[in-house]
Amino acid sequence: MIKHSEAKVRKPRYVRLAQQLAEAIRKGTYGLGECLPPEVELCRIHGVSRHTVREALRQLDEMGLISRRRREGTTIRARSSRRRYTASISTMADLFQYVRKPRYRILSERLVSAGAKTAALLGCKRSERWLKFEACRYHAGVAEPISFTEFYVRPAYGDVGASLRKRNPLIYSFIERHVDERVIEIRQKVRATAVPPEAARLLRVKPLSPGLYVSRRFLVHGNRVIAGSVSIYPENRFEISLDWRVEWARD
Amino acid sequence: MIKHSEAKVRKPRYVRLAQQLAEAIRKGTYGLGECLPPEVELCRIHGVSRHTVREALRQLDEMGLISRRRREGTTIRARSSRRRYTASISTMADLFQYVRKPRYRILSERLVSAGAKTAALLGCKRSERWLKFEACRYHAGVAEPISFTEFYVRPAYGDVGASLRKRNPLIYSFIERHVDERVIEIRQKVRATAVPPEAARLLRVKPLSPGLYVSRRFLVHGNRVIAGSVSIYPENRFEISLDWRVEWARD
DNA sequence: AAGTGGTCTAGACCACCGA
DNA sequence: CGGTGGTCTAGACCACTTA
Repeated sequence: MIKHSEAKVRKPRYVRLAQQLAEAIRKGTYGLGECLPPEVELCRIHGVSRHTVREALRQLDEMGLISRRRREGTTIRARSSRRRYTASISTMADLFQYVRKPRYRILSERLVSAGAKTAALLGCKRSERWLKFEACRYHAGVAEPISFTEFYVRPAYGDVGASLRKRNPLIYSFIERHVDERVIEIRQKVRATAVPPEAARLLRVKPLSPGLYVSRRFLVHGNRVIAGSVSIYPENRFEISLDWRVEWARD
Repeated sequence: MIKHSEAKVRKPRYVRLAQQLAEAIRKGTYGLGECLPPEVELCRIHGVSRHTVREALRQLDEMGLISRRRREGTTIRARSSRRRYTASISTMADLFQYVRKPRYRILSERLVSAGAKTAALLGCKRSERWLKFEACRYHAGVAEPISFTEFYVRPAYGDVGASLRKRNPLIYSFIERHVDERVIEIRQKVRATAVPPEAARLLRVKPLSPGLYVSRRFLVHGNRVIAGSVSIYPENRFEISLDWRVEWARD
């Protein structure tokens, strides 16, 4: 069996120290709730400078294994940790990732009653009434739309109509405005699709050519859906980019 | 040095320095993609030791404002760090969202030198050497593959070969194994694509039919790419699902 | 060869707080 | 007061990568 090839890579002293300490904690050498030796003592024990010890402790801290307080010492908080990855976005605009002043063109606005597909999208019952918008999004100065979107919102939130009709508005501007108080979750699905003929005409691509299908549900407290959308993005006009960063979670 | 002992509520020097730098970045004094001055230069400018500078930079790094690389310098990656929505996954398997015992079939394994496309995918220079795998993924009992994947890994991590060849392995099992110490970030891009003829044959779909194109980079500490992949998912075989939850600001 | 961030040492004083 | 972690200085060498 092939051996690991990391023998040649010598890890920094503080990393090795952190691993040693984590292992000791895992094995119970230092028990939950107890304290690690003081930093200066760890220096003496392991024969390193305090900076190195603190760097190692910082790693354990980030992993959630220990917590440190002046005077009180370094307390064991958990015996092991595992990683999870987190992706963050800072604004709704990031979620939709529109660069360079996108423009909207609202194509239609009407009250509809949900059919099977819409009900599935919104997680509602059939024949429920929703306000439906159809829109295309553009980059300024580019004739071809970036996307075609069907947007549904509960009639109770129908003030969206007013905000949508104003000066090339962001379709989600009303959600942006309500987001701090209302929308607590967005559920998004992405899959490949063949662009339907009607959308293809608007998007100026060949019918059934490749496209991105993105559906979103906007939920408020209590898992109530207040809005939902389906967007179609043709090939080469849009890309979803996501950075996952590691985050430590205690067991 | 009996310097700054006047005010009692005074924040640590490195915190103030971090705030100064964050403000400068926000205002555009240092633009996106540009570099901050070298650490020693920052020491001179602000009249502090390198340790203090590094502590400040570490804060900016944690906020996601900068990234640092030997020789290359400290580059600005974002202008502000407000995060509102977060999507979490707990394991790599969640990222790849494979339900019900997926199976792998490795089609090829060879050492390649990066061409333009591969270099772009991996963020490396052309003609760098990488270990390349081609594979298809299946649901048990289903003849049609879920996806076709090209997977690249640095030869130094080549023990992946052994783990891949074993009993229908998860292609990323080696990353799972190394994850605790190594992979701290995954950058993912998703877009629509027409399935290329070769992939189409393997996937048993018509050439140029709609597909999902997903590229991923796996980064370790220091923003080094240790692996990357491109996967093609035909229509109706796969869906990426993401839940964004609001995260209350902790300013 | 030069210059970057990464690591590490040795030592200092400070802020906090229970004994 | 003593002893903890928190902050900071001054300086050193290393690893890496582009020119």
